[in-house]
Amino acid sequence: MKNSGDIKQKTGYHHGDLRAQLVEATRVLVEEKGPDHFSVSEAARIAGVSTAAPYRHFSDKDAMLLAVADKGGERHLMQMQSEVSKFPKGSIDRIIAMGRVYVNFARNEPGVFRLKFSRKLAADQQMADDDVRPLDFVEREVADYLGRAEIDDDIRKRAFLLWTFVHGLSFLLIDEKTSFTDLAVDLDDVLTDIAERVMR
Amino acid sequence: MKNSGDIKQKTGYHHGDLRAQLVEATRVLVEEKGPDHFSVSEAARIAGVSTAAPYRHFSDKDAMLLAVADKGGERHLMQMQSEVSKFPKGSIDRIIAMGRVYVNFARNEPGVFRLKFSRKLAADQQMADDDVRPLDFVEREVADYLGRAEIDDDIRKRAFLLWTFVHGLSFLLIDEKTSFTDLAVDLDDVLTDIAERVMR
DNA sequence: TGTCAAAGTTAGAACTTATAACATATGTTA
DNA sequence: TAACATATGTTATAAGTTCTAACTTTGACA
Repeated sequence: MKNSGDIKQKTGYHHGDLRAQLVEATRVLVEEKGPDHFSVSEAARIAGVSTAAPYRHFSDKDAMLLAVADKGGERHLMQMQSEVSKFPKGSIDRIIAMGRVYVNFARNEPGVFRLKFSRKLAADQQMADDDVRPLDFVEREVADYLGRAEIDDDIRKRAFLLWTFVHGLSFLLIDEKTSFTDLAVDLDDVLTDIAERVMR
Repeated sequence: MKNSGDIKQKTGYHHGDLRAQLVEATRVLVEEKGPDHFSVSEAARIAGVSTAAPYRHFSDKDAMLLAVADKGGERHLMQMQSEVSKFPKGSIDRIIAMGRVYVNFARNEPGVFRLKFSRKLAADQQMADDDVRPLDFVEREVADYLGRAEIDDDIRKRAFLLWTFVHGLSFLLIDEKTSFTDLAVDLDDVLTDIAERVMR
């Protein structure tokens, strides 16, 4: 895995780190203008290369968006794992923390979040083997909370309900169809409420 | 539901019903190719007019998509009202029916559903006065079920939870992130489950 | 050192959105 | 009924887009 922290400038004819910089430019544009109004040309301009250069690294426009979505997915999952690990295993706080990170990722990176779910990305196959799916992660936590080792249909159903809820909440918030000021609550209140309803 | 085959062809110089047909052509294209890959030119071709003609009726491409989203919203709400009215007032079946219609609308018209929520459409202002917002509708049903006249914070919270859930479920289904075959249940099972958890 | 493949370049085809200028039909009014 | 104003079509075109083709530069390595 490459380090994307230091962005190398284009020095001569060859860029050196174009792929990574295009992904980053795409990510920024997707956040600024939304996954629709993004253009390959503009990403190329930002990276300081010709409009044809991206096609050396990506088969087409959608492949660039897919790369951004994939990277966002990794970030999303890592944030969840990192935050959840702060709470004792088997506690309800871990369930709530998962939801908090999920929703806040959507609020912080609405463009990327929307992208991750805006089309049937054929990424599912790619990550089947080595990666942990978000839902697997939630199922593991639910099983731990309920003190069960095996992931059975009941565990799966509860995890699914939790996921569905935070997913819907994320979309309603970023689309500004609702806000917490409408209700007399904050995010943690709602997450606690739903966790209790689903887990009891 | 109509398809592009039913679209009336232009007879003389003036079309007669171009705006409506462009909206319909746009709807069909949005379903066929997704809200992204839709083009104004193609809608114009389907309606049998020049590529400039749509701009006599819509300020720009987004305005066409907005019209489709608005019309979809009306359809969505009407379907809910129609289905809900089949069940006795105050029964849990009405709550479940709402969710069923909501989710099935998304499954039947994923493009339009996605469109309705894919951007911050400035449509909210337009329908503030005369229209019934979906959430208002859910709140009314929840209040009826609980046998209360006034819509207080508790009602609002329960309606919000229900909406959030079916909204998330709709997106996960159309994005194929989940399916009922994954779980050992069907739509009504899940809706009943969640309605009970939220209403008790 | 010479060759090859990777990763840039420019040029251009085939689109697209959107506007401008022009044409024709329709409806209101003298 | 004639004439005008307006709505709603048209064609032409500018500017921007995706993506491919053909060419060029560069670095890696035998």
